[in-house]
Amino acid sequence: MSDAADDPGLTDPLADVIGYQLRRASALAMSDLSAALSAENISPIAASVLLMIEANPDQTQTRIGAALAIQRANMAPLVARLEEDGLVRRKTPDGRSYGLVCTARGAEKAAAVRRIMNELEDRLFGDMSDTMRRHFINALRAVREKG
Amino acid sequence: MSDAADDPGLTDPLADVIGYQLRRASALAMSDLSAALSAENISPIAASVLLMIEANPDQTQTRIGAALAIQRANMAPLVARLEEDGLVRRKTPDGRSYGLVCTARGAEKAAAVRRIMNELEDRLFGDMSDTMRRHFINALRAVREKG
DNA sequence: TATTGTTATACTCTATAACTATA
DNA sequence: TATAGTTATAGAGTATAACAATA
Repeated sequence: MSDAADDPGLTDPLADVIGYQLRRASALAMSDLSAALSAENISPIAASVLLMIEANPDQTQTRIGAALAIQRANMAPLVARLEEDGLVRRKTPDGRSYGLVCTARGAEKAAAVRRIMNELEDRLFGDMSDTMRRHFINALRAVREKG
Repeated sequence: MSDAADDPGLTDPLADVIGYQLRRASALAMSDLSAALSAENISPIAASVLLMIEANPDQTQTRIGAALAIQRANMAPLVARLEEDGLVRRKTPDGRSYGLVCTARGAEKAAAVRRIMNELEDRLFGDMSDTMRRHFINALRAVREKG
């Protein structure tokens, strides 16, 4: 029997359930990231879209969204907001699709986002060895192939 | 530059961001668990509450919730539903708090939940070595102490 | 006919505030 | 006054269906 992390007086039946620990760790990391990014007035998800557009200019928003597991329908307001904020521009190579590109302001914002993300990564995972970090990432990515 | 897992034609700026990979893996594991538990007509969160009550009888729902990072306000409908379904009973040691206990049916349901969780754990993480599994769990739990 | 983007909508999970009743 | 439980509510994030415009 293991103690519950949050309450040593209780038994924790989920202490060794990886899926559960994954959820708790992810929720906490996201909450921290959300708080840190609020200084830049951008959400974690919008930030991931911005970084993906910057790394892959002139792609459709459907394709950018697919790479992030975000549905077309949910990309519409995300991209509209990024454009409103002057971070992203929509080029129109044909009449039914866009080619998304980062503006200069978007690139600055992306740099700020990366800085914040790196600080958080250091704080949360900085004490892991490089090999452990590599194993960790590989294990996480492997999960997605088994879903 | 790394490829995006979901689209080899794109560059993935988040490939080595542990927090992001954590979120994606967690979302997928939760989605799979939710689908598997639907056969038992219970959600992943309700299932975690049931297991925690079974392992810690006669505790208040506030305390059970705190161990799972679920707010008092959100515990109310969860516990009400578990009671409706005959899985949990509320004893009343005093007039303002409950002592939650698992019913016989609740214990059967908990066993079914454990079986389903174990199957999923095996499928998603079964190929990890025991030592890697231990490192993995420790790393995930460590995140919660750094939030 | 298939695809891109959009709108509308609903559902879940989460967060806060305010209320009650009891201690 | 402090605490347990409840209710109402609001905000994300996510899911599906249906539609218009275009290829």
